Amino acid sequence: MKKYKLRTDLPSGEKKFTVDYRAELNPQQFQAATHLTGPHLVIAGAGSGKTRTLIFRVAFLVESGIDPGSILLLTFTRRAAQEMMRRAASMLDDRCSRVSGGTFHSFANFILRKYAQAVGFSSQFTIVDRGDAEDIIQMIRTDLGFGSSNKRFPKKGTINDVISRAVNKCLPLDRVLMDDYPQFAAILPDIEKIAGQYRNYKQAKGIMDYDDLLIYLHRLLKEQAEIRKHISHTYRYIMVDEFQDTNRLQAEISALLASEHGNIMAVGDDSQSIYSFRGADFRNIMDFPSLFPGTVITTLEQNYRSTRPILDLTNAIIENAHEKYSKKLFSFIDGQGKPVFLESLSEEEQAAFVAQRILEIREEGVPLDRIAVLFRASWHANELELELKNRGIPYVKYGGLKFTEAAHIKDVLAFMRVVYNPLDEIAWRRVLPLMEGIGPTYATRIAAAVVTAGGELDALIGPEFTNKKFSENLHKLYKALSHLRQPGISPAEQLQKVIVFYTPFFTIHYDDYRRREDDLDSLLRISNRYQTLEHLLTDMVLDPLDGSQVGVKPADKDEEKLVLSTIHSAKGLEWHSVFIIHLVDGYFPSAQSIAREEEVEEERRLFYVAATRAQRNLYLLVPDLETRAWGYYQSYGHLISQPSRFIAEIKNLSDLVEYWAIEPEVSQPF
DNA sequence: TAGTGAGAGGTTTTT
DNA sequence: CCTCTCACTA
Repeated sequence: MKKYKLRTDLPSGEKKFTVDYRAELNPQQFQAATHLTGPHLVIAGAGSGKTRTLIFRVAFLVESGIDPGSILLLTFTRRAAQEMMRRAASMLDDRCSRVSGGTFHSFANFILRKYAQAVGFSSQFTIVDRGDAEDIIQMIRTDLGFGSSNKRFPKKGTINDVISRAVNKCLPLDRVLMDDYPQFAAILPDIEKIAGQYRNYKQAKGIMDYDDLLIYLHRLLKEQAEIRKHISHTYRYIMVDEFQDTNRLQAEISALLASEHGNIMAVGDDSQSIYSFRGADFRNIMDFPSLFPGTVITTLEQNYRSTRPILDLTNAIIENAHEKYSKKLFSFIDGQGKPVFLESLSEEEQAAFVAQRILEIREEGVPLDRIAVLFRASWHANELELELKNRGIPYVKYGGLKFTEAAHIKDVLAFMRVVYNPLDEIAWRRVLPLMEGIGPTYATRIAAAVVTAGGELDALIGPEFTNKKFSENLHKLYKALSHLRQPGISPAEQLQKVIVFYTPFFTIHYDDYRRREDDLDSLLRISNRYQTLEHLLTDMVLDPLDGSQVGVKPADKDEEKLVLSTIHSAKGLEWHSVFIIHLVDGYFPSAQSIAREEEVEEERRLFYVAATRAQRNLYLLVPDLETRAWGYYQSYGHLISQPSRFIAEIKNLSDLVEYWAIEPEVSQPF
């Protein structure tokens, strides 16, 4: 039978558009932005105006008369989605802010809150972060008696990682174990047992971890045809940003969402795939056309971000990638200086140089928040942070440990969690041992009593727990929590009361509580945004707070700050001047990636991502790090630090960079 | 059974 | 460097 598609969505020729798309966009961008139906793949090089194109497409769809509510924008962070919607709204009008957008995880949360029953969950499920997931696994592991006799049993983090990888790559556990953890292949049955119990535990307690959000959304769409059709008809125009960093499961979800109409646009760059540790596979982007027959492909190759000298270098970096990439970026922006290359600094010198140079750039009129220092791993910036503090240079740091993962924040949120869901055993086991006299054993016992009582707090003051050292505290806890559960108290008020209750325990528990105090205030300020406890708790997991939102006192909100960021967190952003520090083999690429070719390849792409963030100035710094690092270049007990292989492998480096050196014993070296 | 202190082992990146 | 484990004491 011949299938004939009615193209009712196309704009009629007469329609007046308020935005002049042809003038604002280059021909490729125009094609991408105004192509309405069918599968479309946009390969967008770094700085090629990818975000701009997406924003114009949102505007174009809306101007074409398409209901904004039927547009779904899946992005890598929620911030990115909000930013795009905001910009689209400012270009056109408020209709654009009715577009649905967010991460795969937040979208899954949104859908599952409605349809959880269809996959065997209550809509009241709790979402747990990685730390909580590991705690559950640990509990199960101890229950099963694994590990106490066998020294070579993987840690909770590793077990979680194996299970998660299997999920995200849609592979069986044994495959993941063989491929990534051959040393644990022998205990496959044990891990399978833990994985099974973990799954059951979560189901029984109404808990979902990050992966479950995707798993159950996928299952819902796959097994419930009616619901799938309904959802697919609701979201008739789907856009997926950063498609190179989606994993197999997310790709399948995308396909299911588009199953009724095939209107899906994927945007991405195969040379910027940096999330394989999370199961992402850049081949996803290559496979897109076969997943969606009839795909139109557009390639954006003109770079509007960086000067030519910077682009010459970044092209040279990616040139060494083993996989062939389909494009070569060009730029018409002239720039005076080549990227600066500075070798053989001590770590202190590196920090001093960065700080001093940043101040000079600011003198030239570049605001601090247009300057960034990028690094492979969060702790690489430690020395620099010290230097910045000494010099009084304000900065925000992105990446690394999240604010919400700090112990004292988790404590406070655990109180909130038991208020929301008294069956949340994991939260109880965090709250209870804060009290003197309660250790793991009693915490488990008391938590179990509450769960058995169906969540009745009366269990806390049961006869079992009277006349104990901790009875009085437990009674106070009971009173405080009962009070908090009364209806009509806002999350911020609840949090305020929790903090009052928590403070005496907090000051005993943490020697450094003074350093942590401010965080509680920050959390309190943030909680004001929320109407419901469910919302607050969900957001803390799905959108953990990071540098930008923490410790911002109203007074210094306007103060511009230097940006320190892991490269992963710098994705999609750009700065006038960029410093990449710690370009030393073993640090970047990181030592644990060196043994595997595909991981080294990913690290190179990571370096590429870092370097392509720069608009005008790029500084590459290679400090001399004698200590630390683990063994790769170890000889006679000393480590010889080598510049990153990604620098060393560039053949005509001397043509591409300007060499600088620190002049010793001169008061004004620059 | 809670709380402490020594020692060892693994060390990234994020929703 | 920081977290986890284990063993010891109260």
